[in-house]
Amino acid sequence: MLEQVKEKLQKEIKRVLVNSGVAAEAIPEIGFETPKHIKFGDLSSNIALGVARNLKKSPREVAENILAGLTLDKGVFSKAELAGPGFINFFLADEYLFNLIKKAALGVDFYSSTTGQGKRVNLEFVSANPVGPLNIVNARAAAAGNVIANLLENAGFRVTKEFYINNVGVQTNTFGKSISLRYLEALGKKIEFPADCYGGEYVKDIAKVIIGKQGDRYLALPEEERIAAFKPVGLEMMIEGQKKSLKDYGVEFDVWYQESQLHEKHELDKAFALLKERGMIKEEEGAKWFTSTAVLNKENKPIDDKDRVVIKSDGVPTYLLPDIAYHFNKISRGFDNIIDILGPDHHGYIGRISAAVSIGGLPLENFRVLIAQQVNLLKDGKPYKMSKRQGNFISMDELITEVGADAAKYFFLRRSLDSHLDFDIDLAKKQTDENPVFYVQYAHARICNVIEFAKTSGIIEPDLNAVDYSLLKSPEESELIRKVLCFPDILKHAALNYDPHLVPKYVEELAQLYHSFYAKHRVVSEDKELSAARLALCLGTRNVIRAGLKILGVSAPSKM
RNA sequence: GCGCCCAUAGAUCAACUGGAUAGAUCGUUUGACUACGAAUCAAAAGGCUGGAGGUUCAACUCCUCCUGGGCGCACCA
Repeated sequence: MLEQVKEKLQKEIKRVLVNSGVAAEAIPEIGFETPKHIKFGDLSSNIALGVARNLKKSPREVAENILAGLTLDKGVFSKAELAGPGFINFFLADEYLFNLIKKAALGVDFYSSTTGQGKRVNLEFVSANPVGPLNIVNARAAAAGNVIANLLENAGFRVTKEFYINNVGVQTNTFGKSISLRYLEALGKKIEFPADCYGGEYVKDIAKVIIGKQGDRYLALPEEERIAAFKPVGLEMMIEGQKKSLKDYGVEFDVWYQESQLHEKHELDKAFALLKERGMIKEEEGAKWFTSTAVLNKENKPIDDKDRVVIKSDGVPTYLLPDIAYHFNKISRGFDNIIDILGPDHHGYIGRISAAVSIGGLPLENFRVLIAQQVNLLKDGKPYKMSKRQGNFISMDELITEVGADAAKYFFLRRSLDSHLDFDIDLAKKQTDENPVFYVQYAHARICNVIEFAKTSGIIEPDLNAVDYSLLKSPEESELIRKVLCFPDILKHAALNYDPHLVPKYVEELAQLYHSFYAKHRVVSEDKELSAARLALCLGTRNVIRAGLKILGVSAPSKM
């Protein structure tokens, strides 16, 4: 929407500058921002400040020259004026605003874009090891990944949401061993439970399930065989459990990719062969190393700080090789962009995997790793230490039953993904005004109620095409209209920067403006014309709040 | 020791990637329900943006150093 307006204006300003003798190359990119204050207009440009230096004129003088030469489309802008140190502020014409709010009221999709041009994006997130239930950080990553996917879809990308299952490796053996020990214990044997095994209660539960189905028939087997028998059973149960947790949470994946698939298709060998073919393998001290430091970024600096062993001197691959193979696999599936959301303990991992992806043929700028930072749980405002041993570990399932999926997601999404998050369990549980998710949902429910009231009282049946929008001229109405119309820009910006937290912030601001408008102006009144106009504004606001919450994966109830 | 993230109101966080008077929410104080939902609204108080320099018309934002937190730096996964 506003996008086209900006583009036209950019060209127009550029034309004026060139006419006044500025070399086209000397003109920086002409950007606009929406000012904080309405008195500064709807769009503001600092272009005069940018070129003033080269022209050896004062910024205000340059701005005046631009304004003098500018012809504005009267259907879009009402005026443009010089302000402050040299800003040029543009004010949108009422006609233009009213036309947009009409679209919003009618429920027309005015907020999606085609920026992504149908490019395919692979977004991998959560990817928890299948040796335990999902935890709080997984819940955060799940919420964020889901929204990033929605945002990218809205921006015209095609997104594949993918979950990688590490069902091979040392930790899966440890898991099998842990089950085996709990199995013996449950059958009355004395055991020593090592610290490096998985001590959670859920392991005991798995052992009990096995006993329930199969009894004590594994008692007689040697430990190796018992572990081999229990491992796949346990993994399967965990994977199913994780899938269920995510489903309850409202997050669905398109692809569940198992590490074992890579092994079956010999993709580790192929990946190694490719690295070798590209001259990225060296042999030292009996081990085979991926020379990741040889891969340089745009500034010609290595993107990894040391080379990495991919095959140990005993001939066994390290964990890195399957991960490289997996990324090669993603590339081979033809994605234009690959995004990984990793946990906070994996940021040291970005360099090596970026290097590998680059060797695999994907340009570095098309690969992005996002870090879902750690979550500190608080209870009554005090740190709530999580310890598996003490049994006060909080899983994602417990979180959902405790605070509800909507509130949990909303809390995670309010903060930018890469900053540490304090999650106050008691606050999230409160169904009061202290909880921002209800603030937004309440606004939505309130609008629904107003619309319902208007309908049942039979006062108005607005024909949205015939409504006289010019009746909406109070400051509250004007601000609300403008906020509704920001929606496309917010979504696009959030999508391109992988920044979900802008959306909660936006819907909160929108809800606030609505509440403010509602408190001051009566929607349904004797004045039919005015009622119709205000009702249209309500519809537009409701549609946007609803769309915003949908992108966030949070419900928009019409009654609370 | 090296690298990454962070430090903004009493608390939790924003600030459109360098713009105009640094904004919300909670908490505190004071007002507002005899018509559409008070889970709401209106208003007040609260800041040397951790510290010191630098870059320029302009710095919370970029550069250097310092302080104080979190997390990484394996032939572990």
